[in-house]
Amino acid sequence: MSLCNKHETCVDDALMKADLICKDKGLRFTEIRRTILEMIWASHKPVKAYDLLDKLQKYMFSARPTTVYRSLDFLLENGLIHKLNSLNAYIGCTHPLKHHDCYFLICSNCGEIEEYCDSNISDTIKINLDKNDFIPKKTSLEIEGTCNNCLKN
Amino acid sequence: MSLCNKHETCVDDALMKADLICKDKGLRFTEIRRTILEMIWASHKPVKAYDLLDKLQKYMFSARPTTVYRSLDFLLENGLIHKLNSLNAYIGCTHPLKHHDCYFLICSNCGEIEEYCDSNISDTIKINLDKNDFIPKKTSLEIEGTCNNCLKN
DNA sequence: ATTAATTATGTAATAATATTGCATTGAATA
DNA sequence: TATTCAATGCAATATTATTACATAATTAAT
Repeated sequence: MSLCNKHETCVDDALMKADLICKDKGLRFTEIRRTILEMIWASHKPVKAYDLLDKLQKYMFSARPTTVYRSLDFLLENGLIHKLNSLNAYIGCTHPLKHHDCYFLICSNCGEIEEYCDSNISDTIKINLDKNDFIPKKTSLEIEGTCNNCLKN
Repeated sequence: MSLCNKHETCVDDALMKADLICKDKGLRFTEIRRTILEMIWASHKPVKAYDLLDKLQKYMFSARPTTVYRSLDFLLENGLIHKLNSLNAYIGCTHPLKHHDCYFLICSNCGEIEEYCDSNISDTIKINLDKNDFIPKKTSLEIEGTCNNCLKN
């Protein structure tokens, strides 16, 4: 499922983009925030808050739930990660520079997530909501199923 | 937002349909399950599990979290209610007889939910997933925004 | 009708997820 | 350098959900 061939590149890229964005917006990309983002990017699987906490506590004794949730809030607010509501888990955003509504394909076999930003879907939703006089602010679309990689194997 | 004019009818209707479905499928629509469904239908707003528990405990001393969650599981499995993942809350299904993927318009102003089953959206999603070789099993689409009723007022 | 099997409920404990409030520290800026 | 604002430390607690095992009720099999 994952389109990433060389995972190291992919993490580095995410951190670099985050640096850029924070610099640009005058945000403080502190060590904790950077570490949490890095941990989230360690895989293409959704990551749970308390798993992040466990990892963090390995070398940061003072880490508490708030430590993690505050960083998650910061990363969410600034479009660097997404929350998957159906899983209570978090995943890195692949295109934080151009942040817009994203959809998620969740493979229930391998656990990987594909971020899927399809303008056809966005447009269809938009058109139908217009008809219905509903002004959308935030869209969450999560589709659980079997990914192409798992289908092949 | 709510399309329901006379709410009593709407609750009765939901319970009647539930009766039918359970009879048809040979399921046991016990008093607890019926009560929970009725409580959920008491409004067109999403209902929280522990609010159901509080209500239930008013006249059922022995009610516990499991009491509620078991009924919720039953109702979810049999398509009588939906879970709104973005809110950790539950809402009745308006067409349990023909159960399929439903989408939700969540008004962040008045708190009401509109169940929105649009085949255009379903089709668009399906077509695009086909292109992507992804076999969907369960789709969750929740759109938060402002409803037409709140826009008018 | 009686027994066995299955399903539903009672009950306690605890796990998993997340937030609040207040004190302290550190960075930015006036 | 003093001030202000943002970030973190820390404890407590709120919210959401599950597990495990016992008992009761219903259904199915004999």
